Amino acid sequence: MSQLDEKWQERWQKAHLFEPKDEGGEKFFLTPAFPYPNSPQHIGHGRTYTTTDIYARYMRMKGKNVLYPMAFHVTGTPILAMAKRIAAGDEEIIGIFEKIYGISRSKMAELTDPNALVRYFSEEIEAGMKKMGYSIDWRRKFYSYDPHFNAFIRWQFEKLREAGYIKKGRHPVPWCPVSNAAVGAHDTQGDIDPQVEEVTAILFPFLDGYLACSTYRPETIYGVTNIWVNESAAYAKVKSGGRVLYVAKEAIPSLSMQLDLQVEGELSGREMTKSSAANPISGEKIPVLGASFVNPAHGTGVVMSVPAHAPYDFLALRDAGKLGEIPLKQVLRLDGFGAFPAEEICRRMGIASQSDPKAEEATAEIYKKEAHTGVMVVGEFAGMRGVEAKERVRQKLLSAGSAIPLYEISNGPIYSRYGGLVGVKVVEDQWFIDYGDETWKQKARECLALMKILPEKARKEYEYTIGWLKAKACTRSSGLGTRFPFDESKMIEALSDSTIYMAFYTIAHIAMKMKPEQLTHELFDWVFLGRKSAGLAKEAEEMRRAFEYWYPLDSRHSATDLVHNHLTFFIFNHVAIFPEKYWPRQIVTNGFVLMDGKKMSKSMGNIIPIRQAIAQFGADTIRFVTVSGADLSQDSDFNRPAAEGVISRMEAFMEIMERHAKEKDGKVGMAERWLMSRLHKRLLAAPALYETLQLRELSLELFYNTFNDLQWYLKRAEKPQLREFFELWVPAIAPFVPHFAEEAWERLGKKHYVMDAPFVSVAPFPKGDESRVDESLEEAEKYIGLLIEDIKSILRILRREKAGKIEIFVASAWKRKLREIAAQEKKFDSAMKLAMADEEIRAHAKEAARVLQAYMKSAGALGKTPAEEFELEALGSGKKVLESEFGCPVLVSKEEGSNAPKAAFSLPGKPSILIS
RNA sequence: GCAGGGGUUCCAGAGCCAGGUCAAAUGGGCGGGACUUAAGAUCCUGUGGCUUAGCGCCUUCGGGAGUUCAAAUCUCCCCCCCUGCACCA
Repeated sequence: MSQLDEKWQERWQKAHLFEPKDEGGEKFFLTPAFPYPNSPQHIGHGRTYTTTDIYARYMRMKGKNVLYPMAFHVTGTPILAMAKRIAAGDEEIIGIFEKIYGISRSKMAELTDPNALVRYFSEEIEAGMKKMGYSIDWRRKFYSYDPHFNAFIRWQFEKLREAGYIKKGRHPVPWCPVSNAAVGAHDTQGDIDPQVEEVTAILFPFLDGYLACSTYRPETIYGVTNIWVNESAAYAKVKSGGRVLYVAKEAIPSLSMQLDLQVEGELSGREMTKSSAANPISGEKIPVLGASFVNPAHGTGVVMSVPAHAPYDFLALRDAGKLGEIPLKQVLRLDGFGAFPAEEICRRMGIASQSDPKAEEATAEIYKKEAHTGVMVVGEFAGMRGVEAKERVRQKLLSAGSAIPLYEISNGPIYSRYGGLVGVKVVEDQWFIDYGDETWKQKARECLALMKILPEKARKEYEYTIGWLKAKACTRSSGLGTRFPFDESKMIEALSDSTIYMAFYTIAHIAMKMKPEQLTHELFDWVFLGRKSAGLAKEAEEMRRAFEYWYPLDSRHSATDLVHNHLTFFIFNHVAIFPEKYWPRQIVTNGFVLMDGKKMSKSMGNIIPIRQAIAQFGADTIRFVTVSGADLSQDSDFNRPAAEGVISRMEAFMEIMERHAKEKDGKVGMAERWLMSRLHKRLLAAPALYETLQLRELSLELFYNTFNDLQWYLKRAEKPQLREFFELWVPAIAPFVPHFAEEAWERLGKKHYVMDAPFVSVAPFPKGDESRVDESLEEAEKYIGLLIEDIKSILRILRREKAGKIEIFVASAWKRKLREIAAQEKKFDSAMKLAMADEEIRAHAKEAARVLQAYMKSAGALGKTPAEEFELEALGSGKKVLESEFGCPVLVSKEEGSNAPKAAFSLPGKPSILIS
């Protein structure tokens, strides 16, 4: 297998088969999402690239000048984080590299340098792609941190700024206080993605300042009966923005990421309870009480108490023995509950105290119900649903200065790889790309409407995403990539520098040979926008021509997970920068690859590195299995039996070809005509399937079902001759299994029936010929097939191996008439009436009633009635097959005139059988 | 919660848009048989139940209700699963 793969890969390379000229004929430009080289690739990565490759190869065979380029995305922090982890001797990652990918420890020692790491893994990935036989033009390779590419991205941002889409503001980000940097999932212990959530800190007048109570449910301010503090914790008096606040001491580190705080004094939780506070809405005086459930490190460490609706508050109140003393106050009405849902649920669940773990469950249930089905019964928002009131109350408190917005990590506590507890920092000087801009959105929608989306059902996802996209933070304080042109201390983050790089491919092979400083904004203005200015580099004209030739992008490919970000940004940025004639034409998204039905994951260790898989099964097998296992949008499954099934069929195809396709075909008989009819039908259907990437359907048609046809044909043909068949079939399947196809193409030698080409990879795609499709022949063959089934099942029931003689009776004319009536009338009564009007049928009234009854069951499904001549003809030609199949004489006669009782069982299309 | 995608016979997975030929393709697994010294591969065959010289009956396509001569397919309600809701590549 691998020898064969290499043989053809070398020859393709030597012939520069996949390096198109920047001119000539109809072009087709397609790109998959470029890989991120911080690990080797596994079998799952291969699906998108294989899908793209099959498309590229098909288009090439359709005579298009195809460009399929590749580059590497290294932007952002994951590569840096990976190098650091290796340097730090992180056993988890080292173990994965060693066990799954077979990278030696000495090799890993070199990968502590990010550049070395990029080089190593990108070479690894490139080698893998070559071994998969991808028809990539590697001359255009670049890395997203190359200075040439940087120049291009800086130009892009200049254009975005000119269009008014770049903005500056403040932004909350997950932050590690130890490394003093923003953190993403790859920076946290356990790779947890920190979720930032907005909360509200309501300020309750207290002593000389305010108690800051952070809450998710500001709307319950109307039901506050008291304030909770943790009596065993330390509290602090702090000054912030000219105001005095009281918060837990432990909360200060995380709060100071967001607020400017000066500590002015300290007091114990117990001291706090000696004073009372006031409700900022009503001015009502409320006590400050102690509760053990209050976590001083969480939020502000001060909690407002709404015992009617919050189970913890109710339980703490009960634990404090204050139930009777402090009356509960209802805020929301909830179906199925009385005035105080928290109380009810605590009693119903039998929760003992605030330290009972069931309290958490009760809280989750009540919160969820109240938020969505609860209706406010107090205050100015009475009658409003919980969720809506929440937002309104929050805004009201914020604008009145009675609350401050805070952020927290909702899925915490999360620790960074450097040991810090991840908090939320509000970053000033954050730059954004404003995807919330309405006129921009409108243009994006226009582009989407013009594009083909495969599978089409994904279109709604794009529409939805365009709808909800808001300003996106586009800079980071660290990472690889391109410096932000309007603040050189910042880096452009990874989803923002990968939106129009497809345009760079069109000139990359020229640009990468130039000096980076030659790649000026003026040059790009000319190349991409046609705005000419003086003194451009001498390559400018060639670049302009290349871009104008290849753009727009004909097809963009990725897995489905990029729809909500990258692919939508891709649309936005194209419409922002390029004129309409260069807007992308199509986006194709595919599902993932499962391993034995399960998601691949590092922790399960069920990842097959792509190069290992190729070594084991061969490139064609991996290609075939990953794309043919499921519809485009569904996850496909990779498993050994499927892979082996493909291998054995390929071998069988090759063997049959070697045996029966040596010479030009001789006299063509029924069997050959039948086989070619089947093949041409499939060839006729193939183009539409290839164009819409229905690879599963194609693989079924051109591979599995065709294989079954061949089996039948071999059984049927007296002297098999398959020369024409293989000359047509090999190129048809070539996009899927190019190495196999090249080998077969070569072994076929000089072609007799199709146009020859040095490589099947660039041979014309075989045309289906309608005149070769013979439906009646196929019908006849099917008829014989069914008959064989029937005879076999009768033999089985008789427990007989062999028949002495088989007699077949073809149904009489009156039954055919009856069947026609049944098919037309569809209702028993009227059909019967009509039938009885026919003399011939009436002569068999009793039997006619029985037969009609049977037909009525599937009245509309009857289709056209086979003619008697058809059946006799089919039987005439099929008789030989039947005789050889069963090794006995076969007699064919008509039901009419026969006195065999069995004969009466015959139906049109379903002759009766008598075995003796 | 919002948005999208799903729930099919032992498993995977078609079919559903355009209702009937659907007990439901195809592959896998499993049972039986052929071949073989044997295993593997390959081939034949079975794989909801009951029947039976096939052409037959009953029950089934997440649950329920409806439309229709006819529903896996159309309509309505409900249940369950997956993905996304960003600043992360």
